[in-house]
Amino acid sequence: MLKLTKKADYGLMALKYLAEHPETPALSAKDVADAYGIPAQLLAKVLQRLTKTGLLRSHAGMNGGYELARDARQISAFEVIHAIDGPLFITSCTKGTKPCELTPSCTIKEPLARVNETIAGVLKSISIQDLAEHEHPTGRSRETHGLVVLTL
Amino acid sequence: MLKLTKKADYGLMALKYLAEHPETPALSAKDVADAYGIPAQLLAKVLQRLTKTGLLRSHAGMNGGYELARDARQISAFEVIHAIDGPLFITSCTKGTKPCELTPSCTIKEPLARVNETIAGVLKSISIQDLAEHEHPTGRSRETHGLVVLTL
DNA sequence: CTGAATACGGACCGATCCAGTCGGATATAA
DNA sequence: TTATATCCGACTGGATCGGTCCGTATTCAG
Ligand code: FES
Ligand code: FES
Repeated sequence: MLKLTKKADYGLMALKYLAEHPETPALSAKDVADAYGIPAQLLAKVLQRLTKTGLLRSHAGMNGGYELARDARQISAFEVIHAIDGPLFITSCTKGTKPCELTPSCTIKEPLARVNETIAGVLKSISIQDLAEHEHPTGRSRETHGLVVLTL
Repeated sequence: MLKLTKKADYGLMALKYLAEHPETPALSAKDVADAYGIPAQLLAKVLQRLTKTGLLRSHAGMNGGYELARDARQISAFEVIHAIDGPLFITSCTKGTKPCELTPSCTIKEPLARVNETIAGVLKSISIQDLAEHEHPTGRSRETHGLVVLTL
């Protein structure tokens, strides 16, 4: 398991698509949806949420659509996922309503929180630009490296 | 989200508990369940699964129970999670039955797979022993380090 | 031998969550 | 005015998850 939501996946795809078309003033939800063959209405809601969190700028009306609010380099995958799927926690405790009663007895939460932090760090180190660049897996250029240190 | 199952959480807790009591020949599911205040029957099934995957040895009958099949140092958190929650994938595509139809168009799968690999690496680098050691968060000894390199 | 304790395994249920849809309101350019 | 958009809430069907129940097999103690 440990998988992220399809909506988040769609969101990442859409942002990547927008990053690949910087010249166009705005792309509608339908445009992106058709490009990838994903449900238009669903993607629309995803993009709306991204707009509300400030990652996108929207423009209604004809020839309207969405555009990146910042440079693709300045938007991390973490932000996108967080905006759509909400706070990211590997621990099953912090679930919806209940803050998990066995928090005192559960001694595993703390080390797992470190893992969680690490994952978040990895996601933060990946920008939309990174996703767009690796469209062509030709080079396999090992030039850009992300380094993550996990300290238990 | 991106949270692991409560069962996996229970499994980790139980294994940690077993690692902390190496002298006892075997601990029953009920013992561990009572120690943490988690449903006994549920934990039982978790432990059964861990037994079937070879992480635990079981012994029925009176004074029976479970014991670690290997040294706590040789059991990684990844194995436990994988045994309980199944294969670990961050991509929402590889879900149950369908292998996701938009695999060709989705250009995001590949970079995300790297992230997935990184997470798996982190989890693999954590042993049950590590969890048990950090019972007392006194030292905050930065002696044991896990190093993970993410190569996009 | 008998019984208690334990591991096993399947079936089952209620709650929650998720993907996707529908319908309507609003904004904007042609 | 009309077509094209974003917006927003409500709804549904299905899957998953946490948890329970019950029946069986195994082992040990007395
Ligand atoms: S299960 Fe809730 S604190 Fe670990
Ligand atoms: S959503 Fe299925 S391949 Fe990315």
